[in-house]
Amino acid sequence: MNYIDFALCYKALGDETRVKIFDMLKSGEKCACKLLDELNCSQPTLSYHMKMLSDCSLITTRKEGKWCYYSVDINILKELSKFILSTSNTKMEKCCEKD
Amino acid sequence: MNYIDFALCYKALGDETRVKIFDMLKSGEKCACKLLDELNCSQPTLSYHMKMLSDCSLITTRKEGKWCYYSVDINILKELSKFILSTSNTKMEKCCEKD
DNA sequence: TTATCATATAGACAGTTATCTATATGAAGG
DNA sequence: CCTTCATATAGATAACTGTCTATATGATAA
Repeated sequence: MNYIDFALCYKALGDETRVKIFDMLKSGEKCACKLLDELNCSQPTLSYHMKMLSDCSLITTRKEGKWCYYSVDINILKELSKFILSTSNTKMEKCCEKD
Repeated sequence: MNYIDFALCYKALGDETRVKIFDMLKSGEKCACKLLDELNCSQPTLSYHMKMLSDCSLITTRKEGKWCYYSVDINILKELSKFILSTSNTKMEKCCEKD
């Protein structure tokens, strides 16, 4: 994953509705209609948010008949968490220092 | 931290330039002018991004004379990481299940 | 085949974001 | 006090986002 990938994932989590959806999915796979029950938004709006979360691979979709089941991808979560906590290798020369 | 706080932090990280800045700061405190050297943006644009990262408490600012030094707040990072990896307590009734 | 149900897509639109240039602020040095 | 330097703010603007209603798609049931 590069900076663009990370930014896409964080952007996907950077919305109150989606972070709520994400939190719900962490406890296990959920049907779209169940998510809709818990959120104050229309069905197309939920669909839009699920697309954002899917496009960056944060969640996976399983279709069964006319239902959609969503779940979080644990591997991506580990990468995100690792990125947040890891120490960067970025080396920089000092500048505008007084000492 | 509630959903809104988390969403603000992730939104702050949801931009390629800012995720890059964040990565640079992980290796230690940096001066604004050094960050500017490494990025392809104007000084006011950097200032804008630093404000976004500060407003959600992801980074802290230390002023010394006319220079600004930025660094990441490790406590917030731990919270973000914990949120990503933790299992939600959200309990939901099953719905539209076939079995 | 037709109706129904779950989900996705299209189109519209107000609000937000990322960027720039120009300018202000505030510290340090002469 | 005036100049210079680092950073912040203001204002403009094009692009993007989140939301809605209306409609399409695609699966299941009658």
